[in-house]
Amino acid sequence: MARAGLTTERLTRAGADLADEVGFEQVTVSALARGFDVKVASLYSHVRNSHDLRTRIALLALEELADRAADALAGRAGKDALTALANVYRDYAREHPGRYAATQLRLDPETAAASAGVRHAQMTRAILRGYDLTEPDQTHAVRLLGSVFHGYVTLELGGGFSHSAPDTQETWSRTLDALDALLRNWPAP
Amino acid sequence: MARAGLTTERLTRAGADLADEVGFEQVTVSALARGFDVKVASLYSHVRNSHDLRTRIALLALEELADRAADALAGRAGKDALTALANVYRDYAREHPGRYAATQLRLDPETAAASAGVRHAQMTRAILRGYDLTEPDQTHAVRLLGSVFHGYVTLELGGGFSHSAPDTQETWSRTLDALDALLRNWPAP
DNA sequence: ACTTCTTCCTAAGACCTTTAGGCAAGTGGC
DNA sequence: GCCACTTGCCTAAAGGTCTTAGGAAGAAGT
Repeated sequence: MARAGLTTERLTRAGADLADEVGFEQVTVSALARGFDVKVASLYSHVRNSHDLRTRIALLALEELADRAADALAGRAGKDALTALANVYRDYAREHPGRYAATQLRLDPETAAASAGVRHAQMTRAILRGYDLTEPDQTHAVRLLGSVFHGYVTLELGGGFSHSAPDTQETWSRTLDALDALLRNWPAP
Repeated sequence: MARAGLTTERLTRAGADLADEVGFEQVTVSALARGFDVKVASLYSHVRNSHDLRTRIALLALEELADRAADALAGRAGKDALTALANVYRDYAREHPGRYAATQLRLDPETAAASAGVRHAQMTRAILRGYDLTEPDQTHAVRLLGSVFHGYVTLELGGGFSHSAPDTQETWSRTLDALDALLRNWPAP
């Protein structure tokens, strides 16, 4: 019988694609096996279990997203950098909703610490170098930016902003204006 | 055989409690049946299917959350109101993580329109009456506030802010300071 | 008491997850 | 080229969840 050429890598990538097609929640070992035209049990040599598969997809997505962010940030500073990073998140979520959903998977601490998640935090902090913030306000601002990016993207993707004018693109750019203004005039405690 | 006294109401409430205990994703018709010491099929007279159950839990949570918000908002305005509403979300998420997760369930448009979700939007908009914003900026601000509240609460609950100083309570109050400052000095386009 | 409705049950099919053990396709030594 | 060995995919099977169909017993109205 011809071999399908399964690999942890290929399974992870296919799982990510599947997530984008049918939603991250719908990614199942069975569906993945069907996609490779292979019996379900065969996947268990390459992936420990269902949770392992999901975790790998999440790590892949975090990595891809961090790569895009690093690319977008190169050579930019200030509001330019802020906008670029924000757009990376939003665009990635729109292009790859399943992958983006995967990035929200709760990882156990060690896995999270070894993931590209730390690069994301570093890049957000890097943006703040263009503004005049010192600790601990810088950390507060990092968390605020993370909240806005994540919250906005999630709500928009979940349809929370649909069915109402004005359109979301307008809100997005005005939100970035507002964040820029806020960072330039960060209030004293 | 003695009757268990099942009701759509009781199932929904028990489902919400179960969600808080084991996580919304883990809420299953089977687990719910076990809790009532009843066979699984018995639930299907009271709940259409698994998705129906989840939707009901989501609607319950949205309702509870809106009630708390309305309570907290009574008699408050300006930053006082902003803080009160924000704390309602954060506290609810911390007390009832499963219920809060349920509020993120994607509802189909008609269900969403009939849900307490609209009250949430109205209350956020009400807060903005204490600030000097006109349309379309008011809508942009409503969306921004929604993004921050949702994003912050989600990240904090998911452990995104753990393992780093300063503590999240400090960030939370500084975030509210920042939002208040932003709304008072909303940038022109 | 008799009928009727409701509530919960048994039975059964379909799908997903996971483990255990087997055969055959590649891989390396000789 | 042939052997042993490793690896990749398989069959088999057990357990869990979802869902529907149809039956029996408790509750309620006449």
